[in-house]
Amino acid sequence: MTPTIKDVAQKAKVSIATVSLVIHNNEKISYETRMRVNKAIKDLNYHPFRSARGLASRKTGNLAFIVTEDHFLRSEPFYTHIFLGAEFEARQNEYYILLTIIRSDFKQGDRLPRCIVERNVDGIIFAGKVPQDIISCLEKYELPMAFVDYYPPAENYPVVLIDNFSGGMQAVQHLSALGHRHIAFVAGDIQHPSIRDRFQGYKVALENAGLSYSSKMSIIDEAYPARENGYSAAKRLLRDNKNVTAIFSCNDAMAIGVMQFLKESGLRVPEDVSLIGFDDVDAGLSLDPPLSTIGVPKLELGGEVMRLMADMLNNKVKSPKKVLVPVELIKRKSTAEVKIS
Amino acid sequence: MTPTIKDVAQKAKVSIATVSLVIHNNEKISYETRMRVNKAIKDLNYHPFRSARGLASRKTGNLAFIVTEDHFLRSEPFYTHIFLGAEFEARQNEYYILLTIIRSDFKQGDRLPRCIVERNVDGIIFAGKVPQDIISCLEKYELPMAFVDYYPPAENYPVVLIDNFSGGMQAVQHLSALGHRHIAFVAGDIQHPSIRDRFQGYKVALENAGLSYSSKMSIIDEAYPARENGYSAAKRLLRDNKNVTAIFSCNDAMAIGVMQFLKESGLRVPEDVSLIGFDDVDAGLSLDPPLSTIGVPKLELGGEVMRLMADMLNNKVKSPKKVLVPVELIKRKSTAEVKIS
DNA sequence: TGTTTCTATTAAAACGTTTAACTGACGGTT
DNA sequence: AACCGTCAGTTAAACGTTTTAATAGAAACA
Repeated sequence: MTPTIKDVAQKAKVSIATVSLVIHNNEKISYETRMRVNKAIKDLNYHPFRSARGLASRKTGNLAFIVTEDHFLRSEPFYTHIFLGAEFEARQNEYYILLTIIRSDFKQGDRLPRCIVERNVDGIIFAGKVPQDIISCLEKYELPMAFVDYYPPAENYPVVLIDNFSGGMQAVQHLSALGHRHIAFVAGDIQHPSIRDRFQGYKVALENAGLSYSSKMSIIDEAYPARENGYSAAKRLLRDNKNVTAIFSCNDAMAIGVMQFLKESGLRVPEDVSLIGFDDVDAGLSLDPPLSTIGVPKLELGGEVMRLMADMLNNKVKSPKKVLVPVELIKRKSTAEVKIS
Repeated sequence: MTPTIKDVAQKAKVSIATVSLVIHNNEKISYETRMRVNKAIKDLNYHPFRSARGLASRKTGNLAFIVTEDHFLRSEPFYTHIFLGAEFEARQNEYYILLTIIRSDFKQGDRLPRCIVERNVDGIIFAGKVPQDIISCLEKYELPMAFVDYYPPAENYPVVLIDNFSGGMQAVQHLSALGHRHIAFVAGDIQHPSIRDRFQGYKVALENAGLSYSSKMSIIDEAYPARENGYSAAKRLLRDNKNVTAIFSCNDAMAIGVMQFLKESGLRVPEDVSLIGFDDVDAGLSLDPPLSTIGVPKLELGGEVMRLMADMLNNKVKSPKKVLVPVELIKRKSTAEVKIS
């Protein structure tokens, strides 16, 4: 049988309470006993039994990472990276993360994630846009909560967000610096806060560059920002705007669809049309030409939210922090100087 | 406070043992009491406390999913998909999966994953090639083990493997059916069982097609099968073999590098050289031209290994099953009829 | 020397389940 | 009428920790 705290106590000739105190670095234990106990722990290769700990202390050492299935599957590489970033950081903090995928149409009364109702987590991380109903339902459990890449309206929790506004500006600045004066914007689900901010950045940068914003140059009513919708958005855009020389796509997934349509229409990238995305997903690199984009440090996002969570769990709370993670322009081959015509 | 089994017992006017028996569907409980208890459970919105269960029953409801960091990060989309497949199936079986990333140079004596030493899992799934040392170390914990996409030599555990041999054959059959007679093979780490099997399939299919195998046409000594090594492998291959008209790459990652080199050398795909990969990763789709490949049902692989694990945990063990998951040829645009020269 | 204060350690209760052994009631067999 | 089995449920111990309150012993003080 694997050894228990009792075995350690016996071997070190102390009570089990002392062993427990040593494990928790209680400073009241004398140096000698501490050493004796530590030696016994090592000799026996003792490790406390997680379940027993959980029962006694009500701490499980687990965290829930909640994301909707369409976010996770549709834009998978993106949220997967955030998950991994959190997972790596969690390891440093001695936590395990329970990946919990929910439906994006969650409604009050639906069954809640099992790990939460069974009180098998110490806190909850929400990644991406998540239905308000589940947030309300979970608030009752009084667990620490943190958000990444989404922030519910009118709540007060720690949050890690991408600097989408700045990213949108950088993309447009890059294009206008290349001499483009007819810069279009392509997006889906403009309700989404991230995309709205990118759009804002687009508009402000346009203005800064002395270019006028025209709603005809913005396709913002596609269902969601995925490849196929990029294709159809580009189709609509170019039907009505023959003079477009540059397109800023709200993310790489749509940009891939845009590029596909451009090629099929006989337009060369970047010679005829410059194209820039947002997110820097792997696939952009294998495109021909490789996609210029706004790089988002996804692992970093996950790590940062995990750190915020750890702070809460260690009661270093202060007031809930908001972190804005910077993004960077990545110039590849899909953007170039405008053609003089 | 959240209700406990005691509250339920009180409300239903039975002992806590009866409540527990009802929860576990013990057939000794009469219909009437069962109903009464179930009503109380529902009314109170009672859920058993996972940690307490774990302590009493020694079942945690968790599983470890072990993968090396380089597998997971390098060929990330691949093992991530397997992980997700397992995760989805785990949900059906009421398990949570603890993702556990280890170093690929794990040696006896290194610190073992925390979730295992703290006995916080009921079983272990190994994904991809994993150091023998960690297998040996973990055997001592007497947990059920299963493997996916790798099988340790001389062991006897349930396992789910890709039908790599058949995949290799299919790739080459496809190319030879298109009239190619100079078909090269490109790989890294030929020690790896999966790659070795693909290589075998290549050789056998060559023979079946009446083509002779030449070691000059196989680059099998790259360090690992990643994009950059595909690039260098293609460079070496084409330096020594001007007559190659088709290349079978051991996976898509390398194929991407191969394609990049071909283009840079002024060779057109598929007009001058046909190219086929293996795995069907997302990036292959966005290539220009889209990559023909051998499709591997990654989610399915994960789901299948999870099912094997569930069978073991429910003591439906029988003898350890081996499952071979079939693959399918996906024809896209990177392969075409050989040019008559 | 006796009293107080302080420190290192311990005893014991508590956490919420599971489960083996037990009980009491009832019906059927001798 | 005594016995036996079966059924439906209960009693109570056990699981391995944490944590609070208690305690013994040493040191400090008068």
